[in-house]
Amino acid sequence: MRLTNTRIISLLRKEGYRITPQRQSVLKVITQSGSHLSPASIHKEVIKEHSGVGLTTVYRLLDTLTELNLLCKVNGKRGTGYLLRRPKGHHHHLVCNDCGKVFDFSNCRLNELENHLASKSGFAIEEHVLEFRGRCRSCRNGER
Amino acid sequence: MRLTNTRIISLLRKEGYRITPQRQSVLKVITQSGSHLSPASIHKEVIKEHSGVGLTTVYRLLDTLTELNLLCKVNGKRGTGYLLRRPKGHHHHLVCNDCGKVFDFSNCRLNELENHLASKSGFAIEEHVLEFRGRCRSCRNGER
DNA sequence: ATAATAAATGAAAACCGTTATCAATAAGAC
DNA sequence: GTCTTATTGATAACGGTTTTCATTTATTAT
Repeated sequence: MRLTNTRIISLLRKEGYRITPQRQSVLKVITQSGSHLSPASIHKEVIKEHSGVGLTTVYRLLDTLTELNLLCKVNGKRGTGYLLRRPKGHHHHLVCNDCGKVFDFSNCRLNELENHLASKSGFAIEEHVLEFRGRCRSCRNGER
Repeated sequence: MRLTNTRIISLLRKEGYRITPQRQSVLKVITQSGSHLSPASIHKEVIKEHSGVGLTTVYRLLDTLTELNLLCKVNGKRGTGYLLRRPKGHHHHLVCNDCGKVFDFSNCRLNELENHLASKSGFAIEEHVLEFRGRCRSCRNGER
């Protein structure tokens, strides 16, 4: 199910969070923008319409949404953490090195490798991180 | 070939770097400790014997060694970047969540998945990051 | 509608790891 | 030893994030 602004708000409400104008502004920016949203860039957008909103407030909502599994923190090597809608459960990212666009995928098929490594090293493997990086089609076509 | 203190020093010298007492201290700590070395923890060790050495100097040598492919920066989610001896070329890490010990491996066999993702998404994939995390044998045996 | 309450806010300061500045020092070549 | 130039360490700056805390305000009960 698509994560609309409205839907997130009702989820927040259900969890007992209060719906403030600030939170609505931030949510609007998050759901309307494509991707590669840093806290700072979200804040920059937000204050265009509601100049009073503090960066702290943005951070706080981002944390909350991440805890509720509505967002996912992606640490791009270049620059800072990007944020995105998140599919539940095990998944990985394909990140554009130019624009920061992120695709998710889940069928990583690393079980065999994981077993091999575990038996060879004696580790009990608890998780893995897999991330592909490259340039998305539109960036390669110079569409920016 | 094993990266001993002496070997690193001769490599540095060959590259035109000067061998200072500070650098020797830092190198000694790096080569003698097991792994999971943050700049701060290296510095902490170094000043036990040579209290004058500055944290800046540690950072500088770490940068240099990383450039020379003698060290590798590992970004553990928990805490800060760890540093380690590094095999040349494409490789990945298996990191212990308890003690920070790191194993390297290179046969990740992700070509097929990479091709699939590339054709499906339109990305030109330039690199990937793969990291397994778990608990090494000795940590599971409570050897700490 | 009002009052009570507890959550949320924003300004400011603190924080953490890292980097830049720059005068003083010292390694290496001669 | 002298000279040159890399290296050093103290300090300040930095950027992103978090803490603090008094004030405001969304929500609930009345």
